[in-house]
Amino acid sequence: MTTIYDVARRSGVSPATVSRVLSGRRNVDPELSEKVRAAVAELGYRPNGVARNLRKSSTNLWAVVISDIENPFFTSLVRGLEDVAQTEGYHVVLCNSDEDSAKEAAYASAVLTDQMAGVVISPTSTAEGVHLLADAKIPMVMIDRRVEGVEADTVLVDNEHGAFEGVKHLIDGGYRRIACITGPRKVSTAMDRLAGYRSALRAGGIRYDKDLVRHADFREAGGYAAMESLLELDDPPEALFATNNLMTVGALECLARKGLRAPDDIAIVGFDDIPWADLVVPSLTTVAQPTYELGRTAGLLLKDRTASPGRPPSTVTLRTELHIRATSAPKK
Amino acid sequence: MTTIYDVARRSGVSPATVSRVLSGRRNVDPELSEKVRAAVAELGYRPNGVARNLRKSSTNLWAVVISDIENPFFTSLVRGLEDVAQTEGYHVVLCNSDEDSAKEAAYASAVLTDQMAGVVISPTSTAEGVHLLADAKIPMVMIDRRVEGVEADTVLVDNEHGAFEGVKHLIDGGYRRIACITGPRKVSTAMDRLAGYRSALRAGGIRYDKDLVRHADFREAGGYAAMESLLELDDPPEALFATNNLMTVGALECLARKGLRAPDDIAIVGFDDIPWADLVVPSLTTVAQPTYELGRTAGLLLKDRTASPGRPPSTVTLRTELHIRATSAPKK
DNA sequence: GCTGGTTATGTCAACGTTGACATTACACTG
DNA sequence: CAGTGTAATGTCAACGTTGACATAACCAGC
Repeated sequence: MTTIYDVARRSGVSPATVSRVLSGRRNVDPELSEKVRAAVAELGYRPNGVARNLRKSSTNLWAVVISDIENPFFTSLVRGLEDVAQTEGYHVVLCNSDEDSAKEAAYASAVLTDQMAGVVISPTSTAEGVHLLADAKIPMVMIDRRVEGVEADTVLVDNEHGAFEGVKHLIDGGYRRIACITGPRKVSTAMDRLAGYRSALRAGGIRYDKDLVRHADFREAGGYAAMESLLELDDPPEALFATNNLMTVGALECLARKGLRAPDDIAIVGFDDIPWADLVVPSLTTVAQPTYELGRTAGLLLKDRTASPGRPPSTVTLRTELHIRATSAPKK
Repeated sequence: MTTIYDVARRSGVSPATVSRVLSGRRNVDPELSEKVRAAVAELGYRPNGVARNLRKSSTNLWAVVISDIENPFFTSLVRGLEDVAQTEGYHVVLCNSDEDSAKEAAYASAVLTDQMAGVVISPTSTAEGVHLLADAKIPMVMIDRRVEGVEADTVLVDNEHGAFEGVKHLIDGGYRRIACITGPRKVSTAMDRLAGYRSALRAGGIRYDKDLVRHADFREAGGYAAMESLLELDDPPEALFATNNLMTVGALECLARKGLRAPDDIAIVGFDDIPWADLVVPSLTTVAQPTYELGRTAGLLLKDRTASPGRPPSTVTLRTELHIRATSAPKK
């Protein structure tokens, strides 16, 4: 492997000068600079990033710790992050935690060991990894979920308001027995969206009925099971608000299996858009999250945090957008 | 930062012994080993991965260079790769090339500079980055597309056979004027799938009509435009075979816009499955690729290549699977 | 009790880079 | 012309780890 010493020898200067030329510092005689460049080209020299990282004790890696890249919510978010990373000269290391605290912690540990420059993380319910990283004072941006007691930059969406709008839309359509399938009690987004559901009911003068609420796991199978159990009620709901994309899909599958159709048998609003929501017939009404923007914002915060480590943590809350499509058509 | 020297001092041994304990080598007195472990715990010592990388001149990073993580084909593939990486102790660096040779080359360059341990790459049409990496003899696995003149491990699907099956299925359903929207002429997958289309026609005794073939760009907008132009023919096709997921979606959108329905107005078979193909009404018939398996296989090959660098390059070809759903129902 | 072999531990250099500091050269000022 | 300041370049150590090698300690065999 050719090193900076080889280049130095070849061009008759010291390694420090080569370093100066390559890192584009001033204070180098143009003539020498030219010689160095020539030597670099002749030898096909390529700086060793690892050595540089050691010397500077920092890398150009950002970790993004999410539950599953196959969930379109995260796919788009990661893309937003990667675009910022690319322009800022970072690389993105993909970490699927599968909502498993142990995996999250393992990745957090790797972030420290490999001296990554920053982390964007969607915390699992116990947030083990988050605490590890917070203690280590690694630049970190939390996305999607809040974690009590951790001071760090955070990017959220206005879950409560989004849920409120979605449920209000159903109420405006004449529905009153509205069920809600939400996520685990420990997860802030699940509770925030449930709160939005409740305040929409209240605003619409509808009594909250806990029998119409299910806490599932934010996964497809959970949505399916919750829907099934709602349909078994003596007086089944006439509308459904599901608080994430996978559970919505699960609920839809359950309905399809039972031969029920939206919105005639049950109206549906899902939280979180789905890439093909428009192509489904009937097309699916959703409370869309600005997922790409979420990732992009996280990237910008991370960059900013690195530039000014002292600045107090900030929380950015982005707006959701109600996409009204066919599954929430007004009651006939 | 605490280093291996601090641990050595604290436990009264040499740094080398600490290193031996931590890397789990034998030949260390259990008593000393215990002391070292205690010191590690007390000091909260964590090895510096960057220093280790420099010393060993290799990292634990795999790059995956794909055109776009938002394409579900790649999403699932990346997930398959990441799962292997996780069990083998590697991390995956995500690189979106957007089919842009310059970006591909930039990422390839970063792979070399940062001394990554291997690359999984879906080559762009000029394959600039691939050549760079091949010359550098970095462990590399090409996926999805072949590149002429580059000797490297490759994972493909049986494109021609998959296309053959999909088109044969349409012919068996009684369709004869079957259009094909495929990708750029330079891309092997586009040509292989077109070849499968042609041989299915031949086998069915149908004359090949080049007016029914469109070369688009493998993107949604391209599929839309191609569909539009096919519908403008004096004698429009009665069935469509589209050679990737995004162009299929584009074609579906075009049909929806014009108020046309599958399969009554035009039957459809798409190459490449879509996560919600089942939920679309009418559900979409596809030639499904084993995308997760593709990524997983690439990971296994990469691991194997690292273990035995000398072994001759191998090509693994995986089978597609025809998922017959509603859009290809037999002609009435 | 000496020799040779085996095992456990320590010493030290090297991985390739960069920044602090030292040195040199040169120009400008009074 | 001596003295001072500035700019360009070189020297050298350090980032933290690990493996090659050296050394020390111990045991077995004759």
